Amino acid sequence: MFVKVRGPDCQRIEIITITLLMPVKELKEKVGKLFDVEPAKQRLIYRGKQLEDEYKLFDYGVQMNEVLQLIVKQNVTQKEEVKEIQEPPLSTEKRLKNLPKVSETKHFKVGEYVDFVDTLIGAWFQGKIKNIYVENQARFDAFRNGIDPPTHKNGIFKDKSTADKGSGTFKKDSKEETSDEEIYETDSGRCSSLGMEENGTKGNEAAGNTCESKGTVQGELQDSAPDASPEKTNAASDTEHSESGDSGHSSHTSVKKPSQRNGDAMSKGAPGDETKLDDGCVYEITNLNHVDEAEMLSKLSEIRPMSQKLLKFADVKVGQTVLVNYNDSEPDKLGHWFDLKVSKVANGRMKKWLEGELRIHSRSGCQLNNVKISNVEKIWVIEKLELLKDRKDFSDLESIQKRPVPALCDKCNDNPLKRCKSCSCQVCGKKNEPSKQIMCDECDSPYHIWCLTPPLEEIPDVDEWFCPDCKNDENEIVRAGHKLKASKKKENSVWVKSGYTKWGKGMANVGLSKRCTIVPPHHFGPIPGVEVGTCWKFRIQASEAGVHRPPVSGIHGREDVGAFSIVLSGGYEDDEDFGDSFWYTGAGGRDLSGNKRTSVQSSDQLLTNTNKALAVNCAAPLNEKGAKADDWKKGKPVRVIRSYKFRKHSKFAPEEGLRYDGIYKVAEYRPEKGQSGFIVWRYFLRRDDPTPAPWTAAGKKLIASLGLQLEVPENYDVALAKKSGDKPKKTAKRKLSNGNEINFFTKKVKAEPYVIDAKIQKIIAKDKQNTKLWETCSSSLQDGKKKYLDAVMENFSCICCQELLYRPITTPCNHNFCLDCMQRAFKAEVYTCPTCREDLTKKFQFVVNEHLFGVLKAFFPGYEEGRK
DNA sequence: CATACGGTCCCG
DNA sequence: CGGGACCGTATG
Repeated sequence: MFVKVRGPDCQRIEIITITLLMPVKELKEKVGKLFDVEPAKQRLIYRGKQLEDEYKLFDYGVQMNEVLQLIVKQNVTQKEEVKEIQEPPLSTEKRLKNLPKVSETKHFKVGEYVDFVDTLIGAWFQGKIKNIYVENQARFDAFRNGIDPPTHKNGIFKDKSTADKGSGTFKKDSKEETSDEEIYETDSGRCSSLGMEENGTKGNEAAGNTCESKGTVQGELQDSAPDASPEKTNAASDTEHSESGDSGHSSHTSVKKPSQRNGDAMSKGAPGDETKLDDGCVYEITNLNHVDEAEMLSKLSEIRPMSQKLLKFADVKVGQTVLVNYNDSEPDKLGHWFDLKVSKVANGRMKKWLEGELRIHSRSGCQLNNVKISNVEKIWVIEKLELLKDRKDFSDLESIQKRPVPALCDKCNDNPLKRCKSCSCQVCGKKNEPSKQIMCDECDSPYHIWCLTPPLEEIPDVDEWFCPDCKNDENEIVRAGHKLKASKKKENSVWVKSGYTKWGKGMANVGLSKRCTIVPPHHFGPIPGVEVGTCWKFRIQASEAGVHRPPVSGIHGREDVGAFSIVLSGGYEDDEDFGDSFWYTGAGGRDLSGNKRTSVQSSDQLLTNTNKALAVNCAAPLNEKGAKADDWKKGKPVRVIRSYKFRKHSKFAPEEGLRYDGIYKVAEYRPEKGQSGFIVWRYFLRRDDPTPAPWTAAGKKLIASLGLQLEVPENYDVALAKKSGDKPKKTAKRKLSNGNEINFFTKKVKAEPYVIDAKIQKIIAKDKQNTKLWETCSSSLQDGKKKYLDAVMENFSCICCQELLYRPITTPCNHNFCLDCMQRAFKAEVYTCPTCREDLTKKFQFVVNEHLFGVLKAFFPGYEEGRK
């Protein structure tokens, strides 16, 4: 399997082949070579999580084809390289229960309304302080006794208290390095352990949130007083709120769309690149906007007095930091509230907007540069963090101006009265008692504890909890994995990825979203598992299937070995089709300047490159003047695809999309003067495939019985495509005797149930360890052979390499892995089952499950060729 | 680096 | 609407 890595410039994307058991370290080495960044300076971000060296990609649930963001660390200190792993943080409940409460701190008191950061979104929300817990008594005392927040010097925090009182008091909790006294360090791991937990209902942090545990982090403050000093009335100083530390480079990191709101472990606990103000307290805050959201927990740096002063657009000055509304995906719609450091005030007659650095206030600290804010109706002054006694009291709800925020759930629009299974209890849909709703650590869906079967008395005190659908029951594991894939693919689709927005949104320029690995790219003959008659909507899908790899080129081949596949797609006027045989035209002889892909013939074609490759297939010595095979069947096999575009020249071409028509062989080839007047190379191919051709009655029957239907890319929205101009599918109408027309495509094709060969059935029966899985597959038998084989592939893929099991090992816990993958795991001293984590012990003997292997070889003949 | 029978946008 | 311009991509 492979992933994409996006470079620090947010432009370049490289594909890297990985396995799930590959250590992050190894990936970094590969990335290092490609991007020329030494591993120590790399930060690899995956779904908001920073990948740490000591883990494997599996631990982060890295999925096929997903994008990792590479960030280059600016100043790598020794410490960062030799960071230690801290103990996993305690759960919120456990911590809070034993902490002393106070009614007020220097800056805030219980019951008052404040602005606070939801670090999942990185935006400011309005909320009310519900409780204040003293988490670090020493620090709390220090603050209360007037030892103020650390002052900054030359842009770097210096912690006075550390110097004054010695580090002993603080060392207990934070593994601070006292050697480097110029740098004030916070304990971000700890800070994060008390970080956001959605709905506050989760028992614990997921154990998998490995990036929690990073040692100390150096903080840096930008010069607080902006040069372009704001007016006096404007308190928008950043004095107390650090700007992004990783200046410049963190810009595009892990910016979550405000609309997305799934757990983001990076913001929960990635090593902060910014200094956190810390008064030793944890503020428990109720969200004013989303009443049903349970309490949020914030540190001092994540709350501030509520912005209540509006700023006129005309009064906004460059250099000032203000609170603005920003919607990442739909700029015209209501978004969340972020801090913007203004770099440009555009006050046109027609349009007004602000430009600047938008601060995404997640704990990883990052910002977006040159962000345009078009929603400038309301701009709020950012309130300075002043002492409680020195500022306005915000305890009166009636006097508070509320800022609108988008609904969290677009299904129910956050209507508290509406039942919604999208955002609330998966069983009853009711929104009551959010604190009694437990969230699944896999899919993040909430459940009332009493709606579960059997019901739970209390929120269980466990590290991880999985809902019935995701539960890691050993019999359910494959289904669970299945669900995981499906749910995560949504945001993984090529249609959503930002990298593909430059040129349209369609299939013109998209890359592969999966890759055929079942056979190597230079494979002659059929692709195991791809039936004759398989149809795809786009060329790229034929490429993904491995049938015809080049995205544009009509011939896939190599001069020295021959051609593997060709596409008849009507681009060359000299093609002639007789179905069972055809004359095919070579490539070239065209002027492609101006970055074109096709053109008219404007010169003679040469017997080079792909033209030569195709000639090599012919069972006759290569000849510059052309050749004819004595025994054409001895030629090398060519996979042939016909495109709907070829319809204009051939009645054998499909109505829609591209169709795999089976194996042909080059019987003869010669140069000839084409219709254009220029020489073209012509190849005569003859069909040599045991499967009946798709246009024959037998072929049609077969296609129907297999249940083959036009395949469209995953996440390809047919409705959307139509909307944006895709011509509606031509429907063949048939006149009835009564004069009415019926559309005979409306009849849904029902596949003939697939009957497994008796010999194979016998072996399956012998594969006792996998009886459950085979039963699961059996339910797809009725949907035809294709569906059944799809199910087999799904159920018998290795979770390590994500490919069909090769030399499968079946564990005592009834999970399957490739021998190679297993050996690799053991070499890395992982002796647990990669699926259920059951201890297999060091002594576990690898015995290839020959029953299973035999069946797979029978179902996918030749698939093992590419794996040896 | 060159090559290529895709696919979409834009303009008349 | 249809045809021309031309984009990113996989492959040799």
